[in-house]
Amino acid sequence: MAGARILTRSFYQRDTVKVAPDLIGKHLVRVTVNGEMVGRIVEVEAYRGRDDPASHAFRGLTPRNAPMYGDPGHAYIYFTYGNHYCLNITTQKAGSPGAVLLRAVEPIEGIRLMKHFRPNVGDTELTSGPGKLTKALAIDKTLNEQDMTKEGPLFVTNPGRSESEIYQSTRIGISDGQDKPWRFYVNGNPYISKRHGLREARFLQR
DNA sequence: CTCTCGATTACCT
DNA sequence: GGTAATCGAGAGC
Repeated sequence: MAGARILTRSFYQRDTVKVAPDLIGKHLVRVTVNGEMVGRIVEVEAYRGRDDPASHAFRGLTPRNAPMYGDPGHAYIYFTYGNHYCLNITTQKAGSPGAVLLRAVEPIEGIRLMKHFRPNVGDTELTSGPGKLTKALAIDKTLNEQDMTKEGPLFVTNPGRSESEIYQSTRIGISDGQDKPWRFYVNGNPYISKRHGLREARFLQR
């Protein structure tokens, strides 16, 4: 049964920088009335709180970033650049802000449906960026604060296979916080976003 | 209330 | 490699 493999609250209730690489290789599942879509997570970034100048939570609690302060394992979805939604999964215990931005997935199931929501693009362009994947998977702010630790419209499962070639680098599209190498990705995967961070290196699991 | 600019993308040269 | 599109959050007055 699919429910048994869904990532639990305790998986997310840890240091964001530990959770982020552990999400690589997991399956993001999106259930809609039109069908189910599954993407393998191949690129993520960790964002924390007061110690992270790139984070929305750097300057404290606001209406937008409130999910980052809530219980772990929930969706934090924000709108940016007047066009795009970005999907994060909240981490760390309530009151301790953190979230992992999902930057790219590899389409696994429901590719026809993804192309319906994001027409006229090649396969590798379908979900190779934070705004691209939310459009392909029909994710917008109506799913903000959705609990992702149980079966429903949006959750994450463990497919059982471990991920080998995880690399890390600085994060993409930020101005502050470039000292922190908190972007994690599957090296060489054709579905990661094409732009590159600095300090690319193999991630050593501890 | 006004203003700036963004955890981006697509399309241009 | 450069930049327009597009709009809401949040900072500042």
